[in-house]
Amino acid sequence: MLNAAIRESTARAQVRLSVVHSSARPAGAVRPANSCSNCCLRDVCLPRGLPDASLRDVDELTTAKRRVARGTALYRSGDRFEMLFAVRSGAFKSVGVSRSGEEKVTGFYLPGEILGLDAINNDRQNYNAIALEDSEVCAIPFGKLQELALRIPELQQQLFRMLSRDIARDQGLMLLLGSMTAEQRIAAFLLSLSRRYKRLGYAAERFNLRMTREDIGNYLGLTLETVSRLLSRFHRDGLVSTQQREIELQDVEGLMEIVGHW
Amino acid sequence: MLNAAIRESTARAQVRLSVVHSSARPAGAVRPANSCSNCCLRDVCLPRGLPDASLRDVDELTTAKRRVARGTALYRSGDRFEMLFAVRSGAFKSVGVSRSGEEKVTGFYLPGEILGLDAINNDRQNYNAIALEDSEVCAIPFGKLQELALRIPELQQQLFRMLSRDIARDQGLMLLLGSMTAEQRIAAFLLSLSRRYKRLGYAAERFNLRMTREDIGNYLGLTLETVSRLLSRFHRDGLVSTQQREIELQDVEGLMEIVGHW
DNA sequence: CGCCTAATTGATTAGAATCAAGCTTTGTGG
DNA sequence: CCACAAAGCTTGATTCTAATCAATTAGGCG
Repeated sequence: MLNAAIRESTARAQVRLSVVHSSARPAGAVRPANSCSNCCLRDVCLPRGLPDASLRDVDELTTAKRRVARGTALYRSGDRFEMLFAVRSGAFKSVGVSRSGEEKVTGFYLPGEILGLDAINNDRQNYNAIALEDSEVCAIPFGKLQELALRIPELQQQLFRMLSRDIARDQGLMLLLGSMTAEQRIAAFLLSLSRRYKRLGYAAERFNLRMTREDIGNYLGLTLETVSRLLSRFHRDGLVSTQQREIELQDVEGLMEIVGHW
Repeated sequence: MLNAAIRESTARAQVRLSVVHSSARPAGAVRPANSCSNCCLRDVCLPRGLPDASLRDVDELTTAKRRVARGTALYRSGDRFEMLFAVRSGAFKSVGVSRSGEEKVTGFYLPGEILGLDAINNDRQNYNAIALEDSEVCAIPFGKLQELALRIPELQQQLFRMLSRDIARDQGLMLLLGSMTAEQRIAAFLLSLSRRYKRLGYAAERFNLRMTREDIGNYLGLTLETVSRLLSRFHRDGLVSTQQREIELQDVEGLMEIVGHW
């Protein structure tokens, strides 16, 4: 019966994929409108915490939208850095590519999250940003944003917060990569995704992994075989239920116990 | 003869340690004065790139200095976040402590580098900042800094840059932890320290590792035994020369080759 | 001078990578 | 709309890197 439910949900997602604007959101959520002011992501995205008056100013910065088809790049490493991008719908991965062609996934980005913050420092993009599904982003010219931040203290503060949060998140991942077993990494990864979906108003215990096992493994410093094996084991042990990329967390407590007390 | 030179340098460092103000700097470098304006770190630290007029304003923010004895904490996880700290002399490590008591080193901080940026987001410190040697920091009240940044565009920009650089640096480490062998990690670590010392005007090829093998291992996701073994191997292979914590990089090219083409 | 911490080195083990084969799902073109 | 190809996933057997366990040695500090 779980499988049936999952299959149904997968089917729904597929249908919606064909119409970019109505991205795979749970029933009840409204699709993002054309400006921050009435975007349903306004409380988790850039304009978070801004007074209404300032919101208008931000609206004007973020009028440029861009659609990115699944598998294609929003930007590439080496591109001139001029814009930040807020994910409006869909999902992205950020990938470093070495000269020898090896790839390393450095992060995943869900709606309301900002791409490009790491590039502010050196005015070139450091990574490729690849859409994991048909997606849409708001392009935010950084120069103008910076000017605006001088006039709107709350905006400046929000920018500092977002940058700081990225640092904290990366440090969390370092912790994970540097001192956890494969089992702990997978559990921590699932819990982290769960929290982020919850923040967006999605179900925390059932969601779609928008990335392949290979992407997950690459991100976590594991091989795709190890990821697959451990997801199977978690399934056997009743911690989760997986059907391809649909996953249901059945024992959140158990997963937290595996991660341990970090 | 290398050993003799190294021993001499160790001895010098020790003597200087007893007098905090004249921290272990190479001959020729001037000790930091009491304000940013004439601090020898001004071009690598917070005031980097500020016009002279604005420098005065920053001077007033950064008058509070604090000495931290080796092994003691500048701040602890859970402390209220109110200040950023710029390292004036000495060195720090940032350590996460889990409820179960395990420790994880998340970063090392040299003179001119800023501690606490990750805490802006949640107004509590996330880590313990521990001095690796007798050190001195400038305390910078973040609230006031933020106000000042609204008036000085260059300062705002510099703050964005510093935050962004921290993100980029952490992502570099993630890459390292997630996809490099022990050998590559050590080589990358040594090269990274070398670059940072060079930036400060120290010798790039010979410096003092201010941290224990255990700290290095913890930071790199390795055991202290592995760190020790690999340093020994590098020594045997003529890549480096080590004498306790003094290290000389004898074949930078070779080390870069080990790291590969990231 | 002696104790305690840090570092080195060796032997053994364990966890995840690699190599390999087969299966499922998804997407495409006839 | 079906068939087939490609991509993604699962599972098993084997190998290898780094962890763990253990024993010394070297240095730094009181």
